[in-house]
Amino acid sequence: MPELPEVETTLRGIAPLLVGQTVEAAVLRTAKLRWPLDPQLDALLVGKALKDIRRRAKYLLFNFGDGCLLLHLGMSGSLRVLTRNTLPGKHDHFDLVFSGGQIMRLTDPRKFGAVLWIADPDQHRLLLNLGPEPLEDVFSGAYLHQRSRGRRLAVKPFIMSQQIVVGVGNIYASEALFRARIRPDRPAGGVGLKSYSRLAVVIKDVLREAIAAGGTTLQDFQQSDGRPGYFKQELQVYGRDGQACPECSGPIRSVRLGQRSTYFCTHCQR
DNA sequence: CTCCGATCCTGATGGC
DNA sequence: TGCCATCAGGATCGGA
Repeated sequence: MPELPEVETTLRGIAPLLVGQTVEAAVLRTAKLRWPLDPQLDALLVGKALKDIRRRAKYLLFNFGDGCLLLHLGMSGSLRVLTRNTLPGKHDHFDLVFSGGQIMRLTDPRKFGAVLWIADPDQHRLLLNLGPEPLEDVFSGAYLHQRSRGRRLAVKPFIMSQQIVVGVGNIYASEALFRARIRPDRPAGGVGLKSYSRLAVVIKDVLREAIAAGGTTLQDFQQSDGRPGYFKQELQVYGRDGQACPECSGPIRSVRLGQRSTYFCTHCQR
């Protein structure tokens, strides 16, 4: 689920409520998500003040000064800030209880999320070898063109690779390729500079627009206040197999690419 | 290196 | 109504 816009939306929702607060307790209700949760998290975090929260790729990093709590929402995760005495549900795996009375609660039905204490974010294996942030200037058509030379991998899984560029998941990859009029199954190494220049621009556009809408909710995602993300209404091809292309009215097709469902217009995208 | 498929887990959906 | 197969926003890992 959560791609860059959903993680960014979550960050913007929780940061103003939590930064500066002190942790009173960490509550673990699940032994393992993507990886086992450290049973010592509570002892590790209690009494520490949250200095800031930042996002890198689809990770949230809660900075406590002497280390970071790294959180990933996986496919179905979401974070909410609640008041105390809100009873946890079946899929509520982790709480951070803060001195101001707030509870930050991780919900994740599919348990693909991650909660990890990392002493040094700059050295951590999950954060090394990540590509650039798509909304920063170093991410450009020239960059995509250069990184793709000689690669036969299809362009959609290419832009979904976190080593190439972070934050672009299955929904926004289909949407961006539609806007850039590039067929998702073209070998990445065969796409030219002009096409990549269009692609870089529309990746930025679609991510910015989705952030402004609070992300996309298909099923599980919710903003930190419980509202859904509203970008689903703006999706032009994702999930629209058989429907009319908004540009040419031809049918939108669905194919599987790298084991992920992929949507595109055979007429508009070449 | 590069690429593909299997894998972790639970729930929703659709066919029979 | 039940049962079974398939699919779902991610990303790591192993092997070809």
